[in-house]
Amino acid sequence: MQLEVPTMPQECSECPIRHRAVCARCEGDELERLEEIKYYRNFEAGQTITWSGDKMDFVASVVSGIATLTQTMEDGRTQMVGLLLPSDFVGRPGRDGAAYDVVATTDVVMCCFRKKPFEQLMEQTPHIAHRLLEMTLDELDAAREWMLVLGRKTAREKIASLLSIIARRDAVLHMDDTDGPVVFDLPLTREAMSDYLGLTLETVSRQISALKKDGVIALEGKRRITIPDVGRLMEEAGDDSDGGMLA
Amino acid sequence: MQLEVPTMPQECSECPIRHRAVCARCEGDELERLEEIKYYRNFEAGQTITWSGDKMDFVASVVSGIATLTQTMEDGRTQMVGLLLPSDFVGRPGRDGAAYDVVATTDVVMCCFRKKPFEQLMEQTPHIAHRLLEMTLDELDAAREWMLVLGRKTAREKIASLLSIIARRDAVLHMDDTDGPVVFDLPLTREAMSDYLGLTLETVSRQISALKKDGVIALEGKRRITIPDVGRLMEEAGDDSDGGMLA
DNA sequence: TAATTGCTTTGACTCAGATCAAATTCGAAA
DNA sequence: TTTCGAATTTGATCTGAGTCAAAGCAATTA
Repeated sequence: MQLEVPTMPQECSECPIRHRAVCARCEGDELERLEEIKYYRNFEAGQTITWSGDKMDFVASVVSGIATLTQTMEDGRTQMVGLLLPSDFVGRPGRDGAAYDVVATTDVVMCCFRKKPFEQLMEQTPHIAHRLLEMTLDELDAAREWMLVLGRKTAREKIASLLSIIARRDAVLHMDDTDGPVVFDLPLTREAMSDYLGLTLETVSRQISALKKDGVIALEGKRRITIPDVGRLMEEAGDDSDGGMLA
Repeated sequence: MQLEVPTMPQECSECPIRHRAVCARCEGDELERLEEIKYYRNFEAGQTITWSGDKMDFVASVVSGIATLTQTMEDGRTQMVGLLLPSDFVGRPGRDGAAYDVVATTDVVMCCFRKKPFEQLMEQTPHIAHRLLEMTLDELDAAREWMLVLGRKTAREKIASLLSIIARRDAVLHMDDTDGPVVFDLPLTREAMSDYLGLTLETVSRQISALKKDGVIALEGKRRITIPDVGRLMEEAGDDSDGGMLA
């Protein structure tokens, strides 16, 4: 493990997620009040951020890195129910317990707010509540799309769906809307993918090999993925090739 | 089809979902303004309320009856992604197109608001936005629980999960918290259940027969279900028997 | 350089749930 | 009361993904 002091933004105005996170709609005054109560926390890859059922006295935005939300059954079966990328929000105002395990997949920097002051601020500044509603509705849509993946898609379609979602979110983050081949690093292990897709890791591995053999994707090493033709990938995912994007 | 004029509430104060719907937090003034813009609509069992992709110029609360949210793939596979019971909210403020097919499963009465005035009202009255956020967060939790069901549970566990969810929601509605046997009418056909659970209707039928043979449930006719021991059912669902209920 | 460790791939076999097909049940309409 | 049709049940067979087991690979440590 390398010792390193991560460069964290100190000023909200410099913050890389400024325009996408809960604070996106806040202006001068509101932003200052948020700035007063915020603090940063670092988590190492593999570290658990909160345990399901534990008391959680803060809410937070992911500033950088990737974390996962996971549900676990008594006998140990697990299902990932959320993938948290930069700008995503963690925690539920108005509830004390965490409902899921939150685990850092890579090193993660979070912008945290103690829950009480944040809740108070929410009452007073409609912009935060409004943005949070919007983000929650987006997450609900994403969850419902995922329900279709889990309930009705084949293993191959599941893998293709996951890859196209990651590719899409990655493209948004990098403002990268060329039509050419897309290249990105898979932020998840095979096991994490299987957890996301309701598969075993062996099936994930087999299907990735199959997609590679069929030329739908190409690999450099285990993690770096090239998608020569995004349309083709989306066909494999069983989606409308238009991506169903609204507004 | 029987001709019948359903008795609809006219006054919000008389409304059966008054204390659970989006309007739950509204008081005198706000309620009056909502009352001004509301109108009721009836839908017959089987009728489609909105088609995915169509323009949707209203939002609404389910007053009575049951409706479903469904996603469909190009080749016809379908997955239900939401079950709308009385007090649930339909539609998304800030978006024009409907994202899913909404279908009335039974006869349904909806309390509708044209989208524009509703959005304006939302800007002005924090209580509506706040309640909507709360409801959306609840739905997100429900969706995530459903992801676990879809991704990791066996057919038998899926059926048991669905039955216990319906039983639970039914109990809340009837303020019925005795510990004795629970009896209710299944509001869904076998096909709708299979759609909800990511199964075929044959598998649904077989698993229901199996649960019946094992004494976990009892049937009168095809639809009326008796659950002699709710704890037992929840064990079969693979859930913590405490139901994991939080505040 | 070898050993350790964590991730990934591949192979052989099994099984839960899908598929295809044929009854059976039951309520509503004639 | 008979008939009709939709919903449901049941049976026989098939198959996609799971399970169990064994290598392979790349990075880190000894």
